[in-house]
Amino acid sequence: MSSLSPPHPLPPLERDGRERRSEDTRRALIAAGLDLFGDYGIKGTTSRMLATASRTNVAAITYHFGSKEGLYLAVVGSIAERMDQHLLKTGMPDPAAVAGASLSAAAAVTVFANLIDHLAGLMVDSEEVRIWARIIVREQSQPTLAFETLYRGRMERIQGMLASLIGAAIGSDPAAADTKIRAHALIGQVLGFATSRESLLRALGVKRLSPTHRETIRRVLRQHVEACLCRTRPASA
Amino acid sequence: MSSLSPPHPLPPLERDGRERRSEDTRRALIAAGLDLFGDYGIKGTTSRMLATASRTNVAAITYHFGSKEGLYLAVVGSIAERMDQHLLKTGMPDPAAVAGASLSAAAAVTVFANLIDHLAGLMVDSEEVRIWARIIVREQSQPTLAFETLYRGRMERIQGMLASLIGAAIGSDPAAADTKIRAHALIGQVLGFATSRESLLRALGVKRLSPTHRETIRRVLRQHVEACLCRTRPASA
DNA sequence: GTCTATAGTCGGATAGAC
DNA sequence: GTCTATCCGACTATAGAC
Repeated sequence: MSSLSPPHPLPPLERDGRERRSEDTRRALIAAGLDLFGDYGIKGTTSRMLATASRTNVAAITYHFGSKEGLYLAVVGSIAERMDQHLLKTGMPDPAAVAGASLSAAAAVTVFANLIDHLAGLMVDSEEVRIWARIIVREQSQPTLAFETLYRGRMERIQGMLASLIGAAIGSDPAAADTKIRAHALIGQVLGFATSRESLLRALGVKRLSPTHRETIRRVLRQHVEACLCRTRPASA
Repeated sequence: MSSLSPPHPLPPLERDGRERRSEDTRRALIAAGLDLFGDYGIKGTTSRMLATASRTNVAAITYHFGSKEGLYLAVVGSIAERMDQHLLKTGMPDPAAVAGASLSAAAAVTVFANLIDHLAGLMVDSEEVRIWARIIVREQSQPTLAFETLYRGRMERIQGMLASLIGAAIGSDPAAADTKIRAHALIGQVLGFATSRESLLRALGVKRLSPTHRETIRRVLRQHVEACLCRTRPASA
């Protein structure tokens, strides 16, 4: 017997099978948590609901995540991971890079508009993002430990990036409160389509947004962003 | 004994005392509900929490409102009443009136900006409105029966009013989806300061907004509204 | 109209068989 | 690792004294 082999290696197939099954259970619980925590909140979601939706059982929650709260944190963690993947796809560079590279105002506006358009696309097109939105909205008005996970390096980075671009676009200090507030207002326009969805649907008199509606939303947001960044001083018509 | 007198009139003082006390209990429960339902949701708020916060008792909820859900509906009803009072104070005329009176574009922008400023003031200055916001945000992402109360004649009226003003400002049809979406985007900017408050506070690195921050918010929103309404076509810097 | 005591239900977590 | 059966605590709603 080679000394390099572990003393009691499990048969690979059986071990893989077990690990695979365990991982499947974890995934199923997290997927159920994404749906249910968003709809009903932490307390409103019962272990039994999670067990049924995930086609597992109540004991699995404690076994894999320690508690229902542990599962919630894992759910938020999975959102954070997916956010990171989406952020990579935007090709969003480091805020510091933008601050360093002296971007022209026009270029900054273009980058900003593209970024907003990308976020708007996610917000109105992606069912996945809409599911997160409910959890994030809850964390905004009643932050738990999980807010830190969502904010640090993610929302923080978007906010910093937008502030840098606004700085370049209108010649303001990216670190100034004024600039940060501008970034917040502009991103608020986008988020409104996730957070106030029900109002929008009622105003439009529809049950769901059509592709045309979605295109209009993106076009309007782009126009608004460009208008706000190219015209920083109030002026009458 | 006059035949006009009821057979067994209660002594006025005692009757007033009872009615007063009953009304006080109802008020106290509704006030507790405003705070607690916003923070913890319907299910997350327990009868015991409501009884303790209102300095009444669990039985009073069932007695006065039929059930915890009944109290929730009463809480939303009280929000609706207060919204109406605030709407009156904005001096907001009927949307139809604006649609009828052919307002000049410049005048429409001014009225719109004042309206947004008024709403922004409520959103950032009024503790009361911030408490509503949490309940309304919940209703947006998970509407209950109560959403109807909030929407009909209230949010609906604001949305309609904004759409009419946008119509006058940029010469579009107030009933068109494009116009409604513009209204939604612009109001979203304002609402973002209520719904994404935690992000804003973190970005600014403060625990609460200073008076200067609030002034900045209102100034930025006014500038953005004016920019968006005076410049409907995208243009490079 | 108020409030204490309690009935009946359902919650999260666990023990122990498989 | 999974899952059934079960514990115990907390919940809502109610009954009945005041």
